[in-house]
Amino acid sequence: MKYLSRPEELVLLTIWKMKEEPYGVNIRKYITKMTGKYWSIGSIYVPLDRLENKGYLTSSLANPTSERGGKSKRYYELTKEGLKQLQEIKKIYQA
Amino acid sequence: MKYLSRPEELVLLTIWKMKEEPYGVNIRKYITKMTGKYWSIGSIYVPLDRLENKGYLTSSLANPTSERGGKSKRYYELTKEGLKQLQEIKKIYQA
DNA sequence: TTAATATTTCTATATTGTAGAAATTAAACA
DNA sequence: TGTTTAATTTCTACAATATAGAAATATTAA
Repeated sequence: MKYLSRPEELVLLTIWKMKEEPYGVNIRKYITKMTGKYWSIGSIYVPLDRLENKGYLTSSLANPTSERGGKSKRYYELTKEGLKQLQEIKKIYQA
Repeated sequence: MKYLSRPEELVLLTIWKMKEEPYGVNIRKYITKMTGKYWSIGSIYVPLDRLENKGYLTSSLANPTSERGGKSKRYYELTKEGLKQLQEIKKIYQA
């Protein structure tokens, strides 16, 4: 075996689809809308970390914005491998 | 949250798709072909049990065949709820 | 300098994944 | 008719992942 887990995959799919800036809080918003289910904070960041460790995502810190307060956002993007994984599972559904 | 897990879903998808008799050994054969990955025995029967407990599958024992030996086959089939779950995730991919 | 806020990081417990040995049961064979 | 062989499922244990939310961090506003 060795597929993406369900949450890993949904997070990857989300980043792939979303038009908004792809950082944690936005990803959570988008995935909630997309799936219609509640996602805790941890249920976003844990798969993000794992996906990055596996090489399916990369990330980089953004500069502070002029909004009040807060730690810098971390932007994520799919790697070539991440995209490949996503397509592999999509194929199974279509056949 | 609460989606099917990845293996649960692939097992469900397999039963839904396959033309052959839907019992453990055949399910394992088919899912192996479909996914191109190794599936141990336990990685078939554990999700089968869990899916049945959740009401997404039902099962029934078949009569012995004239082949040599063996415990009776257990045939599985999707319930209405099982099909619904499967369609819910398929929808996310298509949109 | 402190308070308020946006965001991420950390971490712990519950649940699920994954593997394969053991048990079961029936036919074939001696 | 007792024993062997084979097909299949059941069991169970350890590893990995899911899931929740508190704590930490870093920045602006007061």
